[in-house]
Amino acid sequence: MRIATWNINSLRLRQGRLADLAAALDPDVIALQETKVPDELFPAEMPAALGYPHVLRRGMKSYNGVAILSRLPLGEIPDTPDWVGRGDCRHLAATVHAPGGPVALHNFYVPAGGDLPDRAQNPKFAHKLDFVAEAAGWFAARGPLARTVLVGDLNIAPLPEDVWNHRALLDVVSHTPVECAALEAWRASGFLDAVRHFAPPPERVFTWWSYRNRDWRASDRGRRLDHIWVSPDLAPALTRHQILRDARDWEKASDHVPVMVELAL
DNA sequence: ATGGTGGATGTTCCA
Repeated sequence: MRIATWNINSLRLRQGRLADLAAALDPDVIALQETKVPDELFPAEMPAALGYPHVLRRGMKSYNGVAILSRLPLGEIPDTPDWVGRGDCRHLAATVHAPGGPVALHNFYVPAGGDLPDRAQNPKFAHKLDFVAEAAGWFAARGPLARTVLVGDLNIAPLPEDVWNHRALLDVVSHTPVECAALEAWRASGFLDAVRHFAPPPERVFTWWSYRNRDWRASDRGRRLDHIWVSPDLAPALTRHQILRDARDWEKASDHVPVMVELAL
C-alpha cells in the first residue's frame, strides 16, 4: 500500500494536478491539506474519475481543510478532538480497509504559527505549540499504537538536516528549538519517522520551498514540513519512499510537494 | 535588514 500526503494549497485551483500525482506515485491513498474548500463545494465527481472512489473530507471556507482520497474503502474514525477548541478543519482520521487488515490513518494540518516565535507576543505561535502538545498527549494516552499511520503538513522541520541552513533558521518559525522538541515529543508518543527511516541524516530532505524564492531549485532553500510517521509494528513493512520534487515545477505549483511511503502490508 | 510570492477574498488575512 502506498500512502501519499500533499499540501495542495487550494483543491479547486489545483485538482487537475492530482492526476499527475497519481501517475507519478501510483498511491492507493492520498491525504490532502489546505484544501480551502467547504464540504458542500467539494468537487464530488473528481476523485472517482481519478480512480479514488472512497473520499472523506473536512473543509471550511478560505482556510485549512483536509481530505483523504482512497482506492481502498474508508471508514471515518469518529470522536476525534476539536484541537485547541478552534473548530478548525485540521485533522481527519480514517480506517483504511487494506487487504491485510485495517490501518488507522491520521491526516493533519498543523497551524503554521505566524512569524514571531514568541508565545506571549504571538497568539498564532501559542496556538501552534498548544496544538502539537495536545496532539502528543492524545496519542500518548491511546498508546501503544498499532497499524497506525500519521501524515500531513506538520509545519515543523525538526532536524538540522530538515532545513537548508540550521543556524540561520533557529529563530524562524518552523525550526525553533521549542517547536522541534514539541514535534519530537509528539512523534515519540508512538511513531517512527518513516521518511527518515529511508533517508537518515546527514541526508538533507526538503518538501517545501517558499514561493518567494526566485529560483527554488537553484537556491534550494527548502524545509521538510510534510511528514509520514508509522507505528513501530509497521517498521518491517516499510519498503520505499519518494519525495516528488518535480511537482514544485508544475505549472501553478503548490509550495509543498507530495511525499509517499510504500508499505508491504 | 528587508522583502520577496501566492491563494481566497473582497479593499486584507493567511501562508
